[in-house]
Amino acid sequence: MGKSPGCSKEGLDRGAWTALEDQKLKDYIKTHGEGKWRNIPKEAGLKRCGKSCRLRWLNYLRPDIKRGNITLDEDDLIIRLHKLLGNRWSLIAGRLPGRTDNEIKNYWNTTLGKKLKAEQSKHSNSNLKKKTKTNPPKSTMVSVAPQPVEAENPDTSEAPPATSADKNMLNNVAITSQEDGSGNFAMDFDVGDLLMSDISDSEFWKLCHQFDNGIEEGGNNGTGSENLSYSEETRKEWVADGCYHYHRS
DNA sequence: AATGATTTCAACCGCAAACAA
DNA sequence: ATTGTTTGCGGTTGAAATCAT
Repeated sequence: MGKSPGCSKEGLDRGAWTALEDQKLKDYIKTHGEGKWRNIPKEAGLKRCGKSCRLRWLNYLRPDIKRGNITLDEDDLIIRLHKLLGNRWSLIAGRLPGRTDNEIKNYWNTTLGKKLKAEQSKHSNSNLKKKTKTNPPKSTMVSVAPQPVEAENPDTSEAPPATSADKNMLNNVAITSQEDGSGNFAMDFDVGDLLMSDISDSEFWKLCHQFDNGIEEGGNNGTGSENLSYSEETRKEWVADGCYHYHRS
C-alpha cells in the first residue's frame, strides 16, 4: 500500500488558490470532466498536486455547492445525523444537498460541537445534583436482532429499491431506543459495526426512519429539537435530491 | 486607533480502501 | 496473491477575519 504522492513536491504552489488557478481548474473539468486527478494539474497547467485540485473542486468550485449559512433545518439534521453516524462527515454531507464534508466538519467543530458540549455540561451538572435520588440511567441502545422488515412503510417508499443484500441486512437490523435518565438520546453502539460504508441509500433511510421512531417512542433527546418540522422549501429541495425520507412534518 | 485574543474555514497531511497491473 | 497507484476520508493546521479591551 503506497503512500499518497502528497503535495510536498518542490515546485508546486501551496496555500490559497488564486482566481486564475480556479478558472483553469474549472475550465479543465468543464471540458474533460472529473477524475484522473493526478493528471489534471499537468494538463490544466496548474502547479498544484492532484489531491489539492480535487479538494479545491469538491469543496469550492463545484457548481452545485450551496454557499452561505447553515440553516436551522440543516443544523438540526446535522445533529441528528451525527448522533446516528458519528464523525462520518462525508456520509452526513451526502444527505445535505450542496454541502461538503469539509464544511460540515468545520461547522461541527466550530459551532455544534461547542453547543452540544455546553448543553451536556449543563445536563451533567443538573444530573449531579439529582443523582442521589435518581435510579442509574437506563442506557439508550440500538440492538441488532432478527426482525422482519415492515411491509410498506409510507415514509420509506420513495427510497431507491434495495438490493437483495440490502434487504438481507435490513432483516437483521432493528433499532430500539430507551430514554436514559438524563433525557439524552445517546447511542450505545458503534455504527462502524454495521459497516456504514456498505449501506445503500435505501438502507440509510430506513435506519434514519427507525432512528426517528426510536426517538419518538423513547421520548425526546433533551434538546427539544425533535418537534422541529422542516420548511416546505427544504422538503422540496430534499425531495429533488432524493433526501425526502429524512423530512419530518 | 492599536493590539492581543479568539474564531472561522480553506487547505494540508497521513492513512487506508479501492483499484489496476 | 502481490505490489504499486490513485482516490477518498477524517483530523489538524494556520492565515485571515472578527471581537474585546
